[in-house]
Amino acid sequence: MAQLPILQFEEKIIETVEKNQVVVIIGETGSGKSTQLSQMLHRRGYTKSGIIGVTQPRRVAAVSVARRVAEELGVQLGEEVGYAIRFEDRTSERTRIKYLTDGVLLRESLSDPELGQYSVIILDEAHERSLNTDILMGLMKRLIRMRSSNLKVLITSATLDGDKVSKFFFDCPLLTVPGKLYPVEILYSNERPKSYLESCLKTAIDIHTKEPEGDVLIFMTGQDDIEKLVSKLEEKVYNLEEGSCMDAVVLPLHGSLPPELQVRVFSRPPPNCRRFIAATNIAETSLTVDGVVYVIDSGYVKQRQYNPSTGMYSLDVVQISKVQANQRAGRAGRTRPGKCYRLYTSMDYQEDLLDVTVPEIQRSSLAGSVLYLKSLDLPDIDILRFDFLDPPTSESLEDALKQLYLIDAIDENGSITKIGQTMAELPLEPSLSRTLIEANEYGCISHALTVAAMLSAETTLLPGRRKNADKKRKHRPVDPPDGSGWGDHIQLLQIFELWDQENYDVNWCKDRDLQVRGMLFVKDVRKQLCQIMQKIAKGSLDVWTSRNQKESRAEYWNLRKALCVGYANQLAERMIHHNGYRTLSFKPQVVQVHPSSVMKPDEDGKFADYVVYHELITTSRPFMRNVCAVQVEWVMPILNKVKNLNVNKLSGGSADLTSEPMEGNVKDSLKKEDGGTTPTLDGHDNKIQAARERFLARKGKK
DNA sequence: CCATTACCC
Repeated sequence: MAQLPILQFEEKIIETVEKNQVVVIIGETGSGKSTQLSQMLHRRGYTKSGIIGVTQPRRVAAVSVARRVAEELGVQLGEEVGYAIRFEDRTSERTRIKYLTDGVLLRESLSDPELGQYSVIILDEAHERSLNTDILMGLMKRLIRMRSSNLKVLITSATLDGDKVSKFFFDCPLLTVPGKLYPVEILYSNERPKSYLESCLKTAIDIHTKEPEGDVLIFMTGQDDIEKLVSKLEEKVYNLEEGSCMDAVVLPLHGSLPPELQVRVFSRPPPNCRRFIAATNIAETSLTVDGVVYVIDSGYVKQRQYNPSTGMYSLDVVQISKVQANQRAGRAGRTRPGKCYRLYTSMDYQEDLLDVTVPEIQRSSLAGSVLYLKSLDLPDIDILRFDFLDPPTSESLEDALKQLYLIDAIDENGSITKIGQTMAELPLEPSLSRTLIEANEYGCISHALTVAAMLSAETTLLPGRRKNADKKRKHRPVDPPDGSGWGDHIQLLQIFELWDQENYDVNWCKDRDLQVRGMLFVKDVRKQLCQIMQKIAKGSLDVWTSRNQKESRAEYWNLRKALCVGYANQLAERMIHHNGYRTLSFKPQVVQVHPSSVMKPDEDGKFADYVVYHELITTSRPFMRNVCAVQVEWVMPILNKVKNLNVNKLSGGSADLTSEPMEGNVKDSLKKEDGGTTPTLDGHDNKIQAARERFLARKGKK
């Protein structure tokens, strides 16, 4: 085996680690940092006083790297070298090197904030800036200041943000380890193409007709574009003059592709045949395709972002960062020198692209993270001042606090409640963990567990409505249940109950077009939730199915009531004359029920007056995804709570904050909400009044 | 009229 570049730096690395508590390592692709750093430190005795923990943002990476290291050390996986990912702990008493996902390490620090068993923690792939890694960086900074034993922290990062990370960790030393990549020639476009799809197509054909053999990896933004490109490229290649160039196959590669189609990219093509792989950013880090010599980089990626002022997610096509562009280019140089065609100009690269991807922490709802931090047994933790590498906006933190307050996770002073403490133990979004706790009081915990587990698997469950799906299939899939008119949550519940009755037969899923992967995941989540809830459960946790309609109606009633409490900040009221809804949050939004919803209109063609929604997302328009009808009388107490909310108090803002700039922000955001055309706080009074009147009017009609 | 991807002892 050729020597990994990092091994030449062993002395330097060890020496630096010995002298410093934190070290940033810039390890370029192929440097071997993920497998070698831990072994080096192990060789030098760092496993005598504790474990070396190496975090990874992805499960597969944690498993495969652990496997490799075990092999290199000649030990059984799970003995001296092990891994821990959700649902799977392959470590033992003897484990000295432990690979784990960043999320698992966060969970561990919930029960032991000092992470006492570790002598070294390596945060690998920190440049990816996953939400969990960012929180871990903040916690590590606290730990190295506070923990009495000498914990060593290593952070691996990318060239472009190494300085920033080093600065964050008290100007700690920064080591650069070169990678082992073949040179990749970068070719820029002369201008930015009007249609990047056409430009991809043209570049692909150019490569095919002019360049020597080697596979082509094309980075696109999503499934739709990929499918278009695949069919157009197939057609073009087919129309090329016979014998003018080698054969070609075109393969799509994206996350919603069933696994059996995904693995096609790992099998070698027949000789004298070029492969084109049209992929999303899944091929950037998660999957490595061998044989790639040419990369076509559209320069774009689809990204999910959260807007804390509206509570809305959106899915936007955005420019990639320089780090991402380099990562994409690197995919061409794994087996021999390659070429990367960037469909943008070098000026775009230099001046337009951000150095690093906007960290997830600045693009997500922070309710879960804030609850997590509040639940840690750390004194003097001030959420608004928590030391993040890139702090989220105060607006985003305040949004999280408001949400947590409305679901009783924190009290009016911003302190975590007993309910909040229990919620933090559950690996769920706060709205769902709150629902579980409430359902436990109403005696419908079993149903709530199922709903929470189903919603955790989200998108991977039901089939997207594909255009030609019906033509290709011999039999139409069996219709899934309809949620008894209450909406998507109840439908999800019914689907799982039916599957349970079929003894979790995977063919049952296939017949109904339910993704097997997703359903098995739901089963695992449910099991894990059961284990956690066991201590406090007031009823049976087993899946069971009601025997008759009357019985299920009563159960659904309680479940919906629990959902209403859990989703207190995700309520919407139907508008009078049509089926649009207005959200009942701080800034009301006009939204539609997502077309994929199973919610049924009544005889008058109207949807339920009040619904809770799992998520707001703007795609072509703002939609509520996964809705459940709720009763108006459950909504009223929540609106009262909204009315009396004081953000200033929640954020711990009191007299001592008045001189701080933070205070200005708090006041500003309140002012914005209070004033203008949508006077929210007063508006809620009106809303309550209006809702009452309508409720009474309807009741009278019946 | 609709989705990228990854993740939680």
